[in-house]
Amino acid sequence: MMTVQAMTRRAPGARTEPTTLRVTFGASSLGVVLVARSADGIAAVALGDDRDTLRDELRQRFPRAELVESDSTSDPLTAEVVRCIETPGRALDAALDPRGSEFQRDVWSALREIPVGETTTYTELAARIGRPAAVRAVAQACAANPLAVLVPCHRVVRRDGSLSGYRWGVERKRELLTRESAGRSPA
DNA sequence: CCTCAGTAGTGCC
DNA sequence: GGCACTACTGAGG
Repeated sequence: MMTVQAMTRRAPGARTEPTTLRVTFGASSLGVVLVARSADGIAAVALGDDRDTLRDELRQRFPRAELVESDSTSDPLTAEVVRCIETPGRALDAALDPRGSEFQRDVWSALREIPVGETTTYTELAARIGRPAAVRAVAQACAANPLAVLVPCHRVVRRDGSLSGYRWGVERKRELLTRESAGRSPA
């Protein structure tokens, strides 16, 4: 039977919480950008090659969510997210709603402290959040980052300096890092 | 070069 | 409650 404990979850389950997400798309130099907004802020930003795939992936991530597509062409926030993607270090003045476990949110918030133009490693990041042995779990949390670019998981590399993975394509990760280390957007 | 064990959070059964 | 996943790492073959 249903108990109060059963309702109490440590994670605001991105996976199980029913919610409504307003979805818009933008075009960037890194491909199509999907922006999904909840009532509380931006819940997802994703990069991809086409809208259909991005929409499917969003549905997988939020199986219980109702997706409402709205007009993207004149949406100021979508345009602003695209500008953030194009301009290294540009700050976004908007509420974020990154849904995940406490552990994941710890990792994501640590990610936001990595300065533009710098990188860190999974090991360092694990130490930073006080869980030095959870290196692999930290990597998994990075992989679960719902907010592409806004939460700069692309600044995490392997200890040997190589790029391990990027949910939206290692090529995009490489490109983001190149731009950021150059200190400015491509001419 | 490649494989393997250690390790810890998450998702699906 | 279990079990098999990893965007990891360092050690060994």
